[in-house]
Amino acid sequence: MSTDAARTVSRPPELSAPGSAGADTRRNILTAAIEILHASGAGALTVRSVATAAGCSTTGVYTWFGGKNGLVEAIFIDGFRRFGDTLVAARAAARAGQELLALAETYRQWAIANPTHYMVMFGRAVPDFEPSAEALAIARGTFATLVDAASITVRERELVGEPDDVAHHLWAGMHGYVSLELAGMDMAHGAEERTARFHQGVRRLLRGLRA
Amino acid sequence: MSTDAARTVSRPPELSAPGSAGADTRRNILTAAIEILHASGAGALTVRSVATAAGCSTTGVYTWFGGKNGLVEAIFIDGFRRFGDTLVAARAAARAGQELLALAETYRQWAIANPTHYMVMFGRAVPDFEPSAEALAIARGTFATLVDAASITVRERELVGEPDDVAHHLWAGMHGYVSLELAGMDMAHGAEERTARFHQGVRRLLRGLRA
DNA sequence: GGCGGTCACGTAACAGTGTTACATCTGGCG
DNA sequence: CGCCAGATGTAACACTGTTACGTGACCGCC
Repeated sequence: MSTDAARTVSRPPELSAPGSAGADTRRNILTAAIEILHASGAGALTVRSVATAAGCSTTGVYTWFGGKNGLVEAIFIDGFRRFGDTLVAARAAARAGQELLALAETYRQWAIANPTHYMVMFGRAVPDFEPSAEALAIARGTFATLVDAASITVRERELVGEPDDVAHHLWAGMHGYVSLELAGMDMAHGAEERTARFHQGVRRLLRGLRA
Repeated sequence: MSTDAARTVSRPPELSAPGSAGADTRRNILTAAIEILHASGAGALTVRSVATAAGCSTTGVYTWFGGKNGLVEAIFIDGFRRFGDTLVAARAAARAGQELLALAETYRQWAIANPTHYMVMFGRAVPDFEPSAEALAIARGTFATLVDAASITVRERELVGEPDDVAHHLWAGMHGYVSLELAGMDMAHGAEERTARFHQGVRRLLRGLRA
């Protein structure tokens, strides 16, 4: 009952009219939340700390995001937007035939540069948050770049299989290395060793996907 | 200061003398915590709920585990123990030459059967918990089974590479598929399709690791 | 120009969280 | 018996997410 009331009352303005002062506080809150997440981790991401950093009261988080879960979902979506943009740029800048390797390299670099954000996006780092179907759709859409790059290699008969499957295999592989590394489960001795093993793994993974 | 005091005062009995009544409450608390984790997720894992389910007061969690982090670390370690035992049993029961495939199948089945536990072990599902070096060592030791199985295939010249590297590639691959699936990022349409894609992925991963 | 309502915003309170100070009780030892 | 170490419970602390309520600014309308 209370949740329904909140959901109807809050009515998040989504993308409110540009130029309105309200949208500024919304963006202030979101950027403050992301900064706190990057600087101090998911455990420090409290409604009060975000509100204080954004220069407003805790109520602001509720008027603009409906609560902490809504804020985390905005962080989730924003993360996938940035992540996807970074991947698109990396693919565009890659030399011909090296797109998948460049995507893998950029994938890992982004995750390592934004570990807490990555864990919110992929790892349920905020206990009671579960992304909505819409947010999950945006997350999946981020990997259109990967599917597209994979489908080209399939068309050129370099890799074999359904493009969706090939992209998923690549995605799972990259995520596996990165996720283990972020969790501290990598038994490599140094950063360069981890990098080398990641590169070797991607190359051997691609070898297994060849025709 | 307070944390140091707590650490010295608590002095967790680790494995206290068998037969003592105290060890019973320790095991009661741990099993109750794991039950709550399985039934209601990491968000419901509160000191009070665990204490109530274990039939003691919140102080019990502090005398036996030093606090919530200590309890989560015990859950972490216990999970890797059970996970490792399951993998060992699966390897022993596998037909000759099929050990790695059997390990992969069991890996995914265990993770899907214990999703919340798996996320505590691999995904920082409890915000301010970070496994200690000792706990991480136990976690890594769990994969001795994988390293051993990999080293045999290397010795038989079926796969090629350092056994540690080969095992890590396999581990990262399996974890990648399972973790994406648990996060709801798998775009497959049904359970059987996810299973098929996992099997295909493991087979192609092994293909990339061949000589 | 005045008026009414919507909506962003702040204050203060609520229940629930991890944690700890303190009192109590039990069990084994001198 | 006395005594003390240690497990346990009660009650409180600061902090969390959340919400009820009051306030004020804005905008459309008469």
